[in-house]
Amino acid sequence: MAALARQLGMANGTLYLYVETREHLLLALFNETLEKCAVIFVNALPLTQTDLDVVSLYYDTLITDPIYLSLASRLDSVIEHNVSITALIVAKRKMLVTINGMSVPLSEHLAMSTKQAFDAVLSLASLWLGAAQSDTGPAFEDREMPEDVSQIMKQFTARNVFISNACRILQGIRLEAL
Amino acid sequence: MAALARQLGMANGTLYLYVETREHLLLALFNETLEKCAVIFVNALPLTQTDLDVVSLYYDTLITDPIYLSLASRLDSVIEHNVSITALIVAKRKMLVTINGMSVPLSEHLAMSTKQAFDAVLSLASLWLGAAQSDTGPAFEDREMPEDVSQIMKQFTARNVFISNACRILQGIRLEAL
Amino acid sequence: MAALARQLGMANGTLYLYVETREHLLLALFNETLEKCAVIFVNALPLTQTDLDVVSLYYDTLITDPIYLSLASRLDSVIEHNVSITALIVAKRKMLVTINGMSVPLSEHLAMSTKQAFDAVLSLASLWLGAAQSDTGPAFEDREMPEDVSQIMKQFTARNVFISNACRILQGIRLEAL
Amino acid sequence: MAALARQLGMANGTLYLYVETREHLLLALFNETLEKCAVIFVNALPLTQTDLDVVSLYYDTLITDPIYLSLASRLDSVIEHNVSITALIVAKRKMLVTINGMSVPLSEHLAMSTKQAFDAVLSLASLWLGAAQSDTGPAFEDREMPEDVSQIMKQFTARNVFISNACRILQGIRLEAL
DNA sequence: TATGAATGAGATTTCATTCAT
DNA sequence: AATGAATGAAATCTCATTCAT
Repeated sequence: MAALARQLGMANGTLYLYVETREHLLLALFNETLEKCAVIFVNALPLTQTDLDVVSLYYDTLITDPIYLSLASRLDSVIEHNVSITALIVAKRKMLVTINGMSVPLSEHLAMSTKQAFDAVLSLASLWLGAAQSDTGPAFEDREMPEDVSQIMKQFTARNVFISNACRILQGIRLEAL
Repeated sequence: MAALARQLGMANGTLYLYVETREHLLLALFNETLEKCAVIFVNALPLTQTDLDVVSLYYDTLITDPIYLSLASRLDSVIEHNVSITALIVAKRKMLVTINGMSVPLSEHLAMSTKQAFDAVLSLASLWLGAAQSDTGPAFEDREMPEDVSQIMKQFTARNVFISNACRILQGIRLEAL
Repeated sequence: MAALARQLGMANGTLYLYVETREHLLLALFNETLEKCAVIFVNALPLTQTDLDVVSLYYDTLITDPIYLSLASRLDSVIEHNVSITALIVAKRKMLVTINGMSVPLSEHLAMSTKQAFDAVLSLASLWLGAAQSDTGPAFEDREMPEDVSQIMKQFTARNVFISNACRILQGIRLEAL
Repeated sequence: MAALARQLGMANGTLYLYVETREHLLLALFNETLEKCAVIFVNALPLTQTDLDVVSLYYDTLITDPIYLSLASRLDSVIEHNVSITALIVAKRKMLVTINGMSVPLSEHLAMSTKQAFDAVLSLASLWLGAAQSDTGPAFEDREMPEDVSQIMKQFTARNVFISNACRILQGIRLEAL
């Protein structure tokens, strides 16, 4: 909370003017952040050409956001605590709206059905979260890491894992339509 | 800690005979749990036929473990706290051993190179973590959920998202070899 | 900590707004207490006539404080734990300021040089700490103690040991100047 | 306890074969250590000439012992906890025996009455404890300390404070007899 | 509205003591 | 007798939340 308040440029107690609990804040903030990232992604979409471009844009848009990862990875704690079913439903609806907002332009850009694009967006979201969280951070970039480990780590950075598998997923979605 | 101690059937303070801090415990316990799951997966592998069987086994093995998800999703906090580079290297090495232990039998079973199987194991690990964390839990199984949301939620459960995309990834890995 | 918080009339966690660890608190609180005692001593100094009066005042001022002894006797544990050299230097500087604040009026009152008075203050501080800690407490005041022991104990109470030796030390400092 | 057991070269639990509680152990061990130090002091006494020699021997004998300081400084905690009056009386008696064992040879060596020597031994004990505890440790020997503080610290090391004041005390005891 | 110091319940960690071997 | 792993009560510390300003 204290850290979040600092990030958001407001005082500790100010947060509680708008939300009841930590979990409500997480949920609301996640939706807002997701929405913001979606806009950035959709706006930059016309600049991409290949699948590689699109998934790179996807990765970079989310990883660039200062709080998306920490919000997304803490989101499951929301379900276990204090948040009413009603609030969850409202949140889910908003997420669906955002995801649909990404699916439509994506379906046009990739020559897919909206349904396929929706599948793609959701799939990439899961993959992204897992990959980003499995990242071992910059600690391993320097020489402190022994050769055997660093070799492999370099090849399987979060970004590489996401991008190669995201391409496979897009390709898979297309093949299934045949 | 208290919860973990209870799970492990030991007293609160006993944990600290083996580890220095909460984060060291997380790291150690994650490795142990991963190892245990890997053994279960590898042992059951001969019973599977199709890609679908393999990835279903993968999903169910991990989701069945009572602590794997909570450990894996908290693992990135380890890096930000108290854990020396040395301890992280030791942990990474153990993970590599475990992942290799899965890759070899998997490569034989799926008629892939070891390198491809290694790629597959790492890729599925990321996808699994993201999918499992995005799961919205049993709260949505019942009728409290409005039709529009529940429809989609049912189709995109964590299990479904993982399995369909894991199959796409395996297929993608195979196609890249051509 | 809990006891200290109660003494200071604040909640447990409030302490940690001002200090990083238990040891930092000890250091900070010791300095504050020393400063407070020094003020009381210096203010009462004009009321004293003889060396005996001065050292009695010294003893009573410190022994009357509810926490000075427990802080001072735990102060060496600070050095062995968690406290940065920087924090120690800051603390030492503050102590020097306080001790100087006692030395100047004392030098005037006892017709000594400031240097001699500084020596006296430091010397009495050590003697006081040792004497106060060697005190065997009120347990021995009553008749439960056998005659042979209680006889001697009565003569060598902490107060008596401090006062007689403090007088010897002041006298010694004066003689050395001749 | 664990640390003490290691120092004493026995296992953690072995301690409790001989003592009931931590406090009983502290008391017993302190007496034993004091006795041992007294023997060393008395044996080396004939080698000394001046007061300075004697008090230096006193300081060094106690400071050399690996546990005397930590025992003596924790001794006051004994009184507040768990230790019966009876046990305290037994301990006090033993201490008196030891102190007497030092007083007699000291009285001969310094040409004092036994009573004066007894006073001296007790006085030096208090001074020693206070001085040794006020020591700021070797952390300040190196250049990390700013000049203004280190200057004074060097002059008022525990050893210097003890020795100069111990000499003043011995001299004071002699002068009082005139 | 907004603040941020203060709170205290709960998490983490320590350590004197026990007990199965 | 001796051991040292295990215990759990008590200490230290954190952090979501409140409330006086």
